[in-house]
Amino acid sequence: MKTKLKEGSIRLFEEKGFSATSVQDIVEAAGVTKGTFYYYFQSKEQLLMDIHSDYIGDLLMRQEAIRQSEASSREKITSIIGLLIVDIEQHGPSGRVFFREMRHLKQANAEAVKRKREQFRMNIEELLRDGVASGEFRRQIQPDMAAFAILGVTNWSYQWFNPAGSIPAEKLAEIFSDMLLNGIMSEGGKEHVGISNH
Amino acid sequence: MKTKLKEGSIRLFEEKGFSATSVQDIVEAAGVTKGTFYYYFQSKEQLLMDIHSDYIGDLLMRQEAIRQSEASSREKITSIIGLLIVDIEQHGPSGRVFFREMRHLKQANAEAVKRKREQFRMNIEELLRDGVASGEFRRQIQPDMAAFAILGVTNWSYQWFNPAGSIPAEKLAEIFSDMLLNGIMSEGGKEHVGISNH
DNA sequence: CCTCACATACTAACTAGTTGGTATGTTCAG
DNA sequence: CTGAACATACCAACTAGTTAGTATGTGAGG
Repeated sequence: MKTKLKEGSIRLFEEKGFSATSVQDIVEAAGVTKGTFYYYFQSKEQLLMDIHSDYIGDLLMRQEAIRQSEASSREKITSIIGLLIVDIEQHGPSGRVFFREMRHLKQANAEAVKRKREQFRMNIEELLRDGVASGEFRRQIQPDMAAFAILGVTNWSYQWFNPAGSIPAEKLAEIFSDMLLNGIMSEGGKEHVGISNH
Repeated sequence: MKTKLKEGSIRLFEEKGFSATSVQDIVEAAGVTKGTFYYYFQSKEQLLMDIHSDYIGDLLMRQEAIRQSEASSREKITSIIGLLIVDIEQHGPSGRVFFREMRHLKQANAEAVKRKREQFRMNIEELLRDGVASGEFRRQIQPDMAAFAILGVTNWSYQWFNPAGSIPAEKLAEIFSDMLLNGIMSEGGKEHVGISNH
């Protein structure tokens, strides 16, 4: 029943938002009453924290496996992009709740989640730094900003990508990896562009 | 007073979310009473629609100016990235409300906003198609997915970028333009990567 | 110059319903 | 007969929205 309450609430939070979803809505969707809800969860906020913890904990674990694998920086970055995009298929609703409803966590919980979120980002940053140091990536790349760019492309996909549509998640991951790694410009145009220093 | 109510509510919606912000909160922040609120706005939802219309309307207008300018596809794409990033400085809160609270608009309003949002995206897609056709951009680029990538990088910036921090908005726009146009990989590594067809 | 009709920009008090949370049961398996 | 897993009934606080009324301005006819 705990799982049913949690999974049902994810769908409701995604559709209506955390505040607009009442505990009554959640227990009705699960076919129980409020007594049951407060037997399993201390508060509505505690349930939201559970959802956040599950989501970011799982991603960090899977990112760690990629980090510790034997692969080039490029391959690791590509794997992380794949991890995030393919994850939409299974955890799209959780992700959307994660991105949108964090401000409804109380401060202590919000900080714990924020730290894990930042750890995920810093791990990408580190991979990028390694790749720049080894010459695999361009010298001009700023690892911190590049990490934000990668997370932007992938996280934004949660807002629009439909894994049941015409493009499979694996294909989208390839498209985005290619675009981020190789850029949009054709070879002829490249030398004209770059970061200016004025 | 109408402006004060609107601008105050944007800040509250950003901090607490639309549903968690009561009309009472809004009028207290503006120093008036609820009667005044309902004198200027038909409903709480109508106020949210106003915020959405203002935001997307302004962006579409400024995008149109870029589209109609005489410039290369690359320059136009760079300008649009700049438009969105520099906009964070002035309309960060509006943008965050726009991205997060659209599901609280009633259907008719949501559809109107969605159409304008899609128009903005399709305009980028068109610029990308032009660039691919003219050879300015790589043949392999898929304009629709590339548009989502660009919007991902820029829109995500609303979540983390602080224009008052050490990196000015104009600089960030340059960094992101460079990264999206030229990619992350160094020249030596490029030929190994690409979209496979298996 | 005055005043009457009307408009603008509000306020205080209210309604009808919903909220998260709690205190107190009841049921049934081990 | 115990305790885990639920249900019932309730509350104080809060919700969006409404109502009737009012202070201040404004413009035109006499």
